[in-house]
Amino acid sequence: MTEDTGKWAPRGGDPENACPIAPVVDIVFSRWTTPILWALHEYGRQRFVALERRIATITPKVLTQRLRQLERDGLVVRTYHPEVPPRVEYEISELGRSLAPLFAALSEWSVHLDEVERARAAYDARP
Amino acid sequence: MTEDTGKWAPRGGDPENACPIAPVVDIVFSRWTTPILWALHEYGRQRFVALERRIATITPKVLTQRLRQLERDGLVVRTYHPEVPPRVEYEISELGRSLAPLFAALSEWSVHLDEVERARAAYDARP
DNA sequence: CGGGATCCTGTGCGATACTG
DNA sequence: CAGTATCGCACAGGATCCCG
Repeated sequence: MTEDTGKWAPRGGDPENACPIAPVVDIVFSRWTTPILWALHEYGRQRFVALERRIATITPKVLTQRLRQLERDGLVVRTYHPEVPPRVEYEISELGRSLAPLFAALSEWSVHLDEVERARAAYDARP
Repeated sequence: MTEDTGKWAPRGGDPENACPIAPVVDIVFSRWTTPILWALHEYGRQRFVALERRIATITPKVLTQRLRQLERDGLVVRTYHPEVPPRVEYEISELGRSLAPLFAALSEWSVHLDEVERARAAYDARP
């Protein structure tokens, strides 16, 4: 919204109905990107295998795919060291760091997770 | 981070590596939920068909699925009016409204969308 | 070590048809 | 009107093998 309540968001003068935050969601919250960015933020620059071990349930192929996407979007920086054995390091870019307040808002909302749990229990326990 | 910069988030005393905001992402940013919540927030309580027309590209089946999920998670309230023809209305719950600051943070980040665009262009234009 | 190439499977979603 | 039921496919992602 532009000026009324000050809450939620500026409604872009969008064509018809499309929610204006959808593009951001597509970029930042596509599958696996959250744990990857989190790991890079939490533990700093690190190698491919390190990331792979931290996330643990991700396969190398998918990790590569997502890292490529994040690199293309400018959220992650890839550094290739032409050595033997080869070494590749990933780190969060400046743009990626700008997501910090957003992730903070996310983690603040997790205080509501138990409310979600109770809502689910209530929903499941009915005719 | 636990206390150094104060940015981003409190690391829940998680088992090992799992990023603490992943559960929130799963609940709030699963497919279609963003436009649905947006439409409900922006235009208030409304009927199924109204939602269907606003989102336009969603099919009734998927809209039903996602609304059920949002209802189960307590983010949306469904009201059934036993009339002929039947009438069903959906609205954002109190819990759903608590997402407002989060969505605000999202929309604020969209100022960086052009940086993403440029990063992509730069990435695509290389050997 | 850091992937690319290939094959295979689960399932999200669209399309269509039917009901209270 | 507000869904449910059924079929079918495309595609994300797992498993495996291989290479610089």
